Amino acid sequence: MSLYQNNELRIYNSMNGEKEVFQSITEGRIGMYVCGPTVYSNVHLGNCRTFISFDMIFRYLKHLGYKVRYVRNITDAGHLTDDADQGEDKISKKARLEKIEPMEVVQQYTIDFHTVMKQFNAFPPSIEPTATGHIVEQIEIIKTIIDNGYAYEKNGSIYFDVVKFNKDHHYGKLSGRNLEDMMANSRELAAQSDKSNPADFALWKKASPEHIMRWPSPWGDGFPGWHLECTVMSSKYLGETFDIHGGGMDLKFPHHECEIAQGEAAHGHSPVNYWMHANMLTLNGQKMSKSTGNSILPVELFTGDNDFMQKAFSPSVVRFFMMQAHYRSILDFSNDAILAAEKGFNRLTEAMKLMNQLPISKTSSVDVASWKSKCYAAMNDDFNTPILVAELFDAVKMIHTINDGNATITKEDLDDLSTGMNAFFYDILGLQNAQEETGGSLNKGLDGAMKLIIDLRATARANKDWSTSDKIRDELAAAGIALKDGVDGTSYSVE
RNA sequence: GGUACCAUGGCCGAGCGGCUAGGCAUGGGUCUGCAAAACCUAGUACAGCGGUUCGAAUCCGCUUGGUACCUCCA
Repeated sequence: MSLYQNNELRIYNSMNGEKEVFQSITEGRIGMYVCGPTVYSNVHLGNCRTFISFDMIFRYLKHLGYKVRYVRNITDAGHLTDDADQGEDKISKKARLEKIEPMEVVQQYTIDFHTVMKQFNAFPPSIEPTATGHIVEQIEIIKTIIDNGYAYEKNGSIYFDVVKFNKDHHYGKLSGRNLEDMMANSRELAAQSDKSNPADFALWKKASPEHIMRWPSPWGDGFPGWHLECTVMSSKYLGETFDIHGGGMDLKFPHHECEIAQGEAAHGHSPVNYWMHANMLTLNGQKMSKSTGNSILPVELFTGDNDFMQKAFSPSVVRFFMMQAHYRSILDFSNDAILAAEKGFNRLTEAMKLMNQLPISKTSSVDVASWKSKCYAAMNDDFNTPILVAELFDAVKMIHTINDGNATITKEDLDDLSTGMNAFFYDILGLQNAQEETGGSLNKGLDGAMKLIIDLRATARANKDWSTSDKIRDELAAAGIALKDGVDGTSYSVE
């Protein structure tokens, strides 16, 4: 019996704004698609929040025993700098500016993205398809949409006919808009546009002679529109209707709206059962954005080399910081907030170490079973990680109370607690402790050396040679190593 | 201008009709050669103004402030 059979998972569906009991299309299996990055620059921390949120969701679904096929694309073509006809493909533009091949741009930033995701301990998706790898499929679906009467050709480009589509379907249902309002309130029209209506969007763009990224098509050389790749790749790998589609909140309109339109225009039915949107990470109260300079790169955070934070933070601390907020809430990133998260995180990892050496009793005065069920209840309620974290701190308190002899626990319960803590901390929240992050082996030599130093200092202290013992402590502190004199001896921690 | 969303104690951040969220910081205490760390413990907040209700941070209305989308954005 799998866990999902006795856990009622509820997911907030952006389509109707309600938490719904999750039911997969195929028993025990889930298809999940998440819009990936456009690889024309380094991913910043805001981009990462979305992928970390969905990594947590992926992890919990797997934990519940589902077989999840998680598809996350790499956009390596077709993402225009703007929606006007003179709009340039972002990757082409970068390649032109740096005088390199577009695929060099793609390769460089794809590698960067993977590196960062690995640092954040995010699982790779099951399939990571690229737009350029699916040009043939995109051309095919355009033909289908044209055949179904929802697209038209103009000067070698193909546009989706939103007005026509809206007569038979509702364009705007995900983002709560309707076409009439949008047309009435749209900003100045691009007068020179080939579109018959400003709300229409490109499925295929004709390539100008100097455009490097181009593919042959029935309509001449060109490149695909941005929205199309997700429709094509999700339906190819997950089917015409699949369980979960995720992405950043900012993709809700127009990107996801267009995906729905394309799916319905091509296949005649809705492509997705549950739409999930991760909210934005802000910096100084403003959305992170590369173009405005209001963004921070993960590497700048890990090294401390940035203008916003007073010190460096490890990937797990950053991840933990994100997990302390709900994925649907806007989260503001600040020095004070991450500093507070780091302290809490350390307290959590220390307690987990302590958990492994707790005294065993014949009876338990703590209720591990109910603790565990509260953890599951939190996650089952639309992946409420902040509540889960609060429960984890409840367990921290439990561990200390037992350690202090004010509560007791049986071997069975302790095993249960330990299994639970490890599952939620490592497997589901995807956190790691400091040793794991640095690879563990690095600390071995240091451990030996520190043991020697601590022994020498213990001898000095036993001889009441305070000047020596304080000199050791102070100079180590200056070197970034803090000594902690506990009841059971001295331990150390590296900043 | 249009459409959403949000305003919670010093800070971050859950809750969304009745019960202490949690973390950080702060005060008090235990421990300690001193210090740090660790642990224990204290604090009762929901933008403003009306309304609904036996009861509202939680529902409704208005006001004020903020953010996002409507161009590219995770």
